[in-house]
Parts: sequence; structure tokens; C-alpha cells
Amino acid sequence: MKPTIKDVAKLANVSISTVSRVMNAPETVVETKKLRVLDAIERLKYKPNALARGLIYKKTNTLGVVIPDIRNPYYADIIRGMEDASKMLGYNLIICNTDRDRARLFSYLNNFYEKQVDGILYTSDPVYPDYYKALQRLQMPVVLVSTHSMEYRLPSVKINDEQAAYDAVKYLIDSGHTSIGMIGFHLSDSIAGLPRYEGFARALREHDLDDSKDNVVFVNGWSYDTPDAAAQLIARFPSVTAVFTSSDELAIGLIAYLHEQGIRVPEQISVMGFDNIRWGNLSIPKLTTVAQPTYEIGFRSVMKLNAIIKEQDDSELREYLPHTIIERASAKILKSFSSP
Amino acid sequence: MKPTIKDVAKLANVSISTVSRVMNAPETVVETKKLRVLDAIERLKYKPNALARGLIYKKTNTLGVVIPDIRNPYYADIIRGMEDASKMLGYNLIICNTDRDRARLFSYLNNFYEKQVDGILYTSDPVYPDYYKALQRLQMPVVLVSTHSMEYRLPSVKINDEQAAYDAVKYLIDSGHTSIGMIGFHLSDSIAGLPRYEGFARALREHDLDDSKDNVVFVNGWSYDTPDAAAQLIARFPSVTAVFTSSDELAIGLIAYLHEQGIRVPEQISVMGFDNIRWGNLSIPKLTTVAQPTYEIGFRSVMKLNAIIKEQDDSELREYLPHTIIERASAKILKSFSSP
DNA sequence: TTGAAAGCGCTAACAG
DNA sequence: CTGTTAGCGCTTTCAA
Repeated sequence: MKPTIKDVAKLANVSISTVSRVMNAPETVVETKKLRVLDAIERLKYKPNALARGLIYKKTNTLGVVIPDIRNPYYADIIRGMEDASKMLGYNLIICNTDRDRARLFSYLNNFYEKQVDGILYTSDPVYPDYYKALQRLQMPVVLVSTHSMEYRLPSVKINDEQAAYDAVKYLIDSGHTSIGMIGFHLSDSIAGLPRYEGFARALREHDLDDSKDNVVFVNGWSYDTPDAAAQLIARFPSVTAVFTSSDELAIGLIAYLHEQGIRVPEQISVMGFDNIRWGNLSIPKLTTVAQPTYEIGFRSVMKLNAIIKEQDDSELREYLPHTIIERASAKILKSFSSP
Repeated sequence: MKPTIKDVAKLANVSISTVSRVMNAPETVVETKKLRVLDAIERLKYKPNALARGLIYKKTNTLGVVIPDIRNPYYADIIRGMEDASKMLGYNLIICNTDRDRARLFSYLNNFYEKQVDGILYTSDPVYPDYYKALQRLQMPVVLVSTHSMEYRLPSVKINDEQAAYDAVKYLIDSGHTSIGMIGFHLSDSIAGLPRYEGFARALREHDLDDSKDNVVFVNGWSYDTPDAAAQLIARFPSVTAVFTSSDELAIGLIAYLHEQGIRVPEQISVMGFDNIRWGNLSIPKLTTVAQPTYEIGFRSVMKLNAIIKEQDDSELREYLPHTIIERASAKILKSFSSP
């Protein structure tokens, strides 16, 4: 049996209140007794029961995190950022991977409620109406991470996906490309799908290039059907010299496909990724991509959630962190940039 | 304020015990009351407080997981396996990433204790004496995942690293290679370092090949200094035709380095990885590697921990799951295999 | 400065 | 079948 506060009290020959005091307000207890208690704690290796504490304080210093796909390395750094911020603020993280399963998500959310977590970090997937309702029912502080919602009043932290896609494509255009294709996520995905496509289309439009949807292939979700998509794109748009993809995974898959087809990257086709996952740096050629500040997104989202929990109402509801273009070797520069 | 069992009791006009009963032994309460209670629960959106329950039952249905490096994709599938098994058995996972920081590890272990988790899954790093002492002090069920300990009596589930490395190198030998090098982790790493080197050396020795340490470069930890290591290996062992690496990350880094040097894989040098992470399938060329059953390791470790918690003392202390060689394109076959 | 006692939300005897 | 009561481990009045 684990030692309890009673055991400590008995051993130190004081009341349990005194033991409690040396833990929570040591200055209010006289030196001699404090020493006795400390000694007893040490000898019994006593550690307070967080359940009992949580019952009283009505908080657990625990945050619940739902991740849609833990295998996606994109989340690894988000989690690290969350961890570091949590450590700093004294929280623990319960991380749950839903594998994009609705039932699992709901079950985990319920669990968070029952376990009395202090707040929830909801990662990456669009907030569908029934998800919102579930979140709403819980009546718990939530922050959306790498996703947001325009319909609902939910705090969020992410990058500006439309602008990031725009900048990526503009980089390609500034490099001299005029035949630019895209492999993206389906438009029904309001986070990684639609906005990135819109940024792509806007960049083309603003530079008087062909922005017809024929130059775009949408893939369904995050599966590994890049080869098909790539084949389709090349077939429909044989003159393409640069492809913007909505994720590094798609980009790496595309490069692998092109390699198999004997098409050289970037000599024949340039590839621009999105996310800047670690592996982009080990691909052949190294991936040019737009970097999300993943670690910071994770970090900031915990800070924000903490502010909400502590009711230090923080500035903006929807926060957008800056992205950057990472120039590596998968995109070819046909002409030097026009000007800043 | 969240509704409590009292609120439900009041609304349903019964005692709290009756409410408790409809939740834990519904058959013992008469239909009419049961309906009233269920209705009240629904209307108040009541969910039991897991802290209060945990206090009484002395269990929380929660498992603590420590991961040394969440960015390593190797752990992603382990976690998925753990998740699925946990879901099945009714556990929740608290996942903590230590980034290989001693202090963090200890802090998290303490946290697990205070939060009263039912058991701990300790992942991948060797069990150093002070780690063992910390684990010991906690007096909690533990299973070691992807690591084990010969010094201490600690249950574990992993593959047989020595044999897996042996098989990998034997595959290279059977393919006709006679000049085989290795990039591995330092021998002080008793899991991913020493045993894999030993398997490598045994395979060479048994086939009368040169197993001098000159053909091996050890890297320090999991950092990305593969290029240096690769350069060193080639310099010391210019006639090498095949390299066995102790992880896919090292293998992919090696391939990237060789590509930069204009050395073709597998035509000039064959590369054999270890782990079978997802990205090996997207590298150029696709990575030949030895697959760890990561998902199963995660799954099994939860099953084992559960058995220990429930005191269904399960068979073996140290479990070894089977590995397999995944033949892809990064290792060249110089001659067909001698025989099965 | 300290101890006794109430209570956090829930379960589990124990009567009735 | 159901309500009353004690108690899980801890914090926090309230007196002393």
C-alpha cells in the first residue's frame, strides 16, 4: 500500500493538518515539527495523491490533447512544443491519437471530461458541426491547434494557410515557372485543402497564369496514393515544370514517383512541399518547402489555453503564426528573382 | 459547475446510492427509478468524476508512457499499438516525451505516481542503474518496451536485436557481398548499439569475412551526424560494397550523403536499414531493411502490463517478437542466394 | 501554531 | 430494492 498523509502524520507524531501544511504553507509550521514531518516524508517516500488533491482543488494540472494521426511527423514537433510549455506551466499532457476515427474522438473527449483535465488541445482536423457540439457540451476550455473555425467562436493558433500557399507558389513564379501544377487535399478539407488551393490559385491569377482546375489533382485525405495523383497530373498537364503540393509527404511521394518514371527533379520538374517535416532534409533532392513553425504552434497553443483557463483573457481569438519558405534543392530557379 | 451525482439524485428524486447503482449495477434497481435516473443523467449531461472513483477503486485505468524521442517515427507505430490495446482493455495513456533528459524522466515518473497511474510503459532507452532505482522506488508495475534489462528482473517486450542484425548482414552476405561495413550506435548503448554490432560481427565471422572494427563507424546517439560517419567509413574502407546501419534514419542519411558524392545506391554501394519506418518506402531507392513489429510491440506491451496489473502472472519475463527482412531496392543482389 | 471536523464526488457495506 | 452512513486522501475552516 502506498503511504498516505496519515502514515506520515503518525510517524511524525503530528496531525494530518500539520503534514498538509508543511506541504502547502511550510512557513506556518514551527521548525522542529516541520523537520520531523519532512523526515517522515522522506523515510516513507511519501508523495501526495493527485486524485485526492484534484477532487478538492477542482483542477488536475492536466491537459488533454487529441491528435488525428500520430504517424504524421508534423505532429511530433507540435507535441514537443506543447510539452515544453506544459512543463513550464506545470501541466501534464494526456495525448490521444484518434486515427481520424469519429467514435474514438468522442470517446477521448468524454474521457478528458471524466478525468477532469483542465483544458483540451484539439489538433488539426476541421471542426465539423457535430465535433463542435461535442466540444460545446463539455463546457471546457479548448484551443484549436493547426486548425481554426470561422463559424464558431473557438480560440485557435495556426499559420495562415492561404498566404503560405500563395507565397510558395509566388516563389515558383518568381523563379521563372509559368506552368505550375498542384497536388492538394480535397477542398472539403477546410484547413489543409481549400485555403492552400486558394492561395495557389490567387498567386497564379495575380500573375496572369493559367489557374484552371485542370492543373490540380486532389487527393482524398492523407493516404499514400500519391503515385496515382502524380500520374494523373502529368497526364493532364504534360508541360508542367513545377508542382506545389499541400504537404511534404505528398511532395516526397511525388519525387519518388517522378524518379521511378525517369523524370528528374528539379531539372525537369520542380517540387515545392508544405510543412517542413524533418525528412524533407534527407530526401533526394532535399526538399524546398514552406515551413510551419510547428514547435511554436504547439508551445503557443498551451500558453493560450493556460491563459483561458486562468481567465487572463488573452488578446486575439484566432492567432496566426508566421511561415517561411525553406529554399533547398527540389525547386529549380529558371531566372533570378525580379526584385523584393 | 459540473453536475455531480447529488444533482442527478435530486432531479430524479432518489438517493445518490441509487444513482450510483444504475451506473454500476443497473439490474439491482427497479425499472421506473432507473428510467428516471437515466433521464436525469441525460438532461444534466452528467458524467462521473474519475478522480472520485479513482480514490475509491485505487485504480485509474490510466497507463503512463515515457518516450525518449517523439520525433523518431519509430515510436509512432509503437504508440498506435499501445493505443489500440489500451482502448480494448479500457485504459487511457498519458504519453510523456523525455527528449532523453534525465531530469524530465524522473519528473514524469513522479507524476505518474502522484496521478496514480496503474502502470508504466518505459520505452527504448537502456535501464541505467539510477533509472532502475527510480522505477524501483515507485513500486509500480512496469514493462520495458523495445528495451530490456539483463541485470534486473524487469518484464520487457522487444525484438532480438542481435539476431535481427545477424539476419540483415547474412542477407547481404547471401547476396554476394564480401566487403561489408556498418554505421551503428555506440557500444555503450546496450539496446541499439552493442547487440546490433554483435550480430553484425557474428555474421561476418561465421562466413569467414573480415570483422575488424575498422569497418564500423559508431555514431553518438541519434543525432544527424550521418554525413561525417559516412565519410569516415568510406575513407577507412574504400572497397566497401554494402553498409548495414543500425537505423533507417542512419540509412536514409547515408543514402543522401552517397547521392551527394555521386555514389550510386545500390549499384555501387548497397544499404541495409533497421526498423522499417514508414519513410523507407519513399526513399530513393526504396530502403531494404529489417522490420521490427513496432505496432505489435506496443500492443503486446500493454497486454503484458495489464496481465501484471491484474496479477495474471504471464509466462515469460522477457519477450522477443519476430523481426523480418524487407527486401526493397537499396541492397543489390550480386548473386542469387545459395539456398534457403 | 495546531488539531478536530467537514467536505470534495463517489462507492460499498448495512440496515430496513 | 433503497436509503443512510462511513470512508477513499487530501485541504481548509474554525476553535483552541
